[in-house]
Amino acid sequence: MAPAKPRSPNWVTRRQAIVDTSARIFAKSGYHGTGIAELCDANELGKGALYHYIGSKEELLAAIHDRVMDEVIRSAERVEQAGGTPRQRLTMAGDELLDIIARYPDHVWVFLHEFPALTGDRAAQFRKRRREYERSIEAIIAAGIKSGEFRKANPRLITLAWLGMHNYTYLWLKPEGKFTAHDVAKQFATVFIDGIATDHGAE
Amino acid sequence: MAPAKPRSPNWVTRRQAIVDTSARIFAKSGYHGTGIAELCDANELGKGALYHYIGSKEELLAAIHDRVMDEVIRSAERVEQAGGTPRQRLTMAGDELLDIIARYPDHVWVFLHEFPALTGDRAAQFRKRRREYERSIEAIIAAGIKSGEFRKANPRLITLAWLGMHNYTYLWLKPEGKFTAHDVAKQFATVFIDGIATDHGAE
Amino acid sequence: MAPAKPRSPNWVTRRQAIVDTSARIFAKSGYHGTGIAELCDANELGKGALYHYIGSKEELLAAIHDRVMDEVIRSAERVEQAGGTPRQRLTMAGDELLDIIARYPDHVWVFLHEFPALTGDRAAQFRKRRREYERSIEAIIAAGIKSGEFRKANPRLITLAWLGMHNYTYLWLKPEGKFTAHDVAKQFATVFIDGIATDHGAE
Amino acid sequence: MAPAKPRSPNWVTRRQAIVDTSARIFAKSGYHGTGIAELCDANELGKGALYHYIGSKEELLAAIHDRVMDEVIRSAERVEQAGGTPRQRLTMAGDELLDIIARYPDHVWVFLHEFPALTGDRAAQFRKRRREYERSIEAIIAAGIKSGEFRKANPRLITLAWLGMHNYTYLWLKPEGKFTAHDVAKQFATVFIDGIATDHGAE
DNA sequence: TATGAATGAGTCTTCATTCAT
DNA sequence: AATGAATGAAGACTCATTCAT
Repeated sequence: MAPAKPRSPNWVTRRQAIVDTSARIFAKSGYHGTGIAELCDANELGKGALYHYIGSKEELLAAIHDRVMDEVIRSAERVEQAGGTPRQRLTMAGDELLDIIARYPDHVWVFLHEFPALTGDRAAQFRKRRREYERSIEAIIAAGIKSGEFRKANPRLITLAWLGMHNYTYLWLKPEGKFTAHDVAKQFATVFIDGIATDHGAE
Repeated sequence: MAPAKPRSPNWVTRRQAIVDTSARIFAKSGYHGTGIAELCDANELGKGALYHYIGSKEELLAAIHDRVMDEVIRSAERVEQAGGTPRQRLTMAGDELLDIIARYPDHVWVFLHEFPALTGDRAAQFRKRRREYERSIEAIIAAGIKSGEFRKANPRLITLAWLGMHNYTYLWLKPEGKFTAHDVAKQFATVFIDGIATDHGAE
Repeated sequence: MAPAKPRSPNWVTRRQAIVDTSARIFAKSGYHGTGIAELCDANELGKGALYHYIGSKEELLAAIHDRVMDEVIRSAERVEQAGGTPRQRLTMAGDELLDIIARYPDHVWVFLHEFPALTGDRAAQFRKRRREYERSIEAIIAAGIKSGEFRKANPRLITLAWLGMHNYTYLWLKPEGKFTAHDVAKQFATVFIDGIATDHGAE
Repeated sequence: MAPAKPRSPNWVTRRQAIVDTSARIFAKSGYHGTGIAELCDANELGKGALYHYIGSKEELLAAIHDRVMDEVIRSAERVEQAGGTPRQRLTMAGDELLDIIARYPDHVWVFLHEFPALTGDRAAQFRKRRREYERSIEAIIAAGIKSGEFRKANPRLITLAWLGMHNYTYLWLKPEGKFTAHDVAKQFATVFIDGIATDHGAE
């Protein structure tokens, strides 16, 4: 791969804006269902000018993915650095995850719906980072089982349950919605952790 | 809408086979990413003949949706007819749902990824049935809360958690996979119902 | 490469006509200078229908190349089978070559001007066959030198001189032109073979 | 046409360098196959700056043509001034021509491949100078026939043979190649002039 | 002199669909 | 029932060129 050529701060700012705007459009009409012309309209740019910023449609899609993935990976790092019991760490991870989902509803929609549209290296890179995050969750759960805090079960399966419960909120969790991310996270943590715990804090 | 033309049994059988085969292709390449030519190849049919059976690409997509939705709605009816405590009914619902997901992995993938591609009446009809199913789950949960079996919480939120946990399995639950649908369902039920229950069966 | 799917005789005929018509357009405006739209006009076909026959613009270009290359290779085979002295064989080769150039002026123009536009396997295949032909000429010249009929010289260099003299006629040799291919070939043979011969038949 | 604006010596020097560098790129990728961006890269200049020097892409192409044509025309003048027998003049013309082809392989490639891309006045001007050169060769040959040095033949046809033999070397004659321009020219002269001569120097 | 953002017509190609056979 | 030729709008993307800075 040729090294990405250096760009002016103006260019970088503008590109970021385009990535965010386009995420909204992709979330509404789907990646394949959105034409370049539609993106041009939304970004108030001619085709040539748009391509000046995005390189290609798929590169734009990858940028949207990265925008979320960067945050998700960073949240996993914060959780790891924060330490605490598995219960505390899983609670924090859920809180951070739902916060991202609520703050980037469009990006996350794209992320969870359109990842099969990534190809080649971009797809590989994306899968790698996704797996990395999932493993960080699985590590917490495995630790909890090992310590006896969580009941004996297949950690991968429990992880998948947790991920499903949390990720699936992308369909309805919105910044201006009925539930706040933090409230939902708290309730989910209660349900899920009580469900897997050996002692039940609530009682 | 014009009443559906009566068709020969042969036609119906062949159409069903085409719907199933096409689900596989859509799951692999996406609805927009799949061309009619590819469907023709997969079904070993010329374009004219294919259209003889499918009417249009979107009608084919709708048929794939219906194939799953019919099963899902029917499972909800079975659950209702079976009766029992909320705990029992929720367990059964999860078992049936995962069974469908495992038996129709391609259809379900399409169902959960490509529903935004449906337009007009077809989209409305689909949303209506989907909501209907979700309400049947919510009713069980609300009943459990009312009866005191489940702890006090927003039933909609709990429903969404349950749906996320179960629906999300479409990403990894396969007929030939490591976990059977029934096993997964049992474990999910344990976790989830323990998580929301007021008394904990495990203790 | 996937095996070319079988085509109806109608399709094959029509395709051949398209190849020939398009050669004329490419010869006039150049390969890169000709748009698909222009080809559609010339062939009285819509874009979709044109692609039904050509596969891609470059495949069309390759078909034009093949049309000539097939003839050229066949002419080399005829020369070989005809036998005779090097002088006779070289004369015959020139006669056959100019005949092809005169009969396919457009194809040959494309062949000699646009071969760098071929890529990948097609380019390799083309270079291979071209070299094959050049070697058949070089073999004749080398035989003449060895037998003493032609004077001592670098056979490759003499071959290149011969090829230049003959190929370059594509710029002016036309079926309806001032000179016939056969006349030109006869005069070229006289000049060239006298130029390299050790005895001069004319005297 | 407006009179060419007067330019600083710096500008002229830089432009010449750009013309030569661009010839290399055009020779590699073709005129239509080369984008302005590629020329900018090769010349290490932004688009605006490049246009400051070249005016337009076609003007750049014309400059490449002129670079060669100027030399070719000048060589014809030198041949004329040098005088001598037709045989001597033709030998000298071949030597000069191959020298140019070997020294400007890229320019000549462009010259011989891309001249159809010139339009309007530029195309007319180019054709005029090209014809001028060809006539100077034809004049030598006609003189040789008239004087009896060359055998009776259509001078135009003999000229075309000579031009083909020499011009066609652009495909393989390179400064660092196996054959030097001077050697090739000498051998070509021997072959060609012996081929058309009435007496044969070799005997 | 030089930059690079912007234009918008143009590139080749694919699309879902129709229809005569 | 089935074929495959035809349509023409739309697909993503590149082009040569201009111009404010």
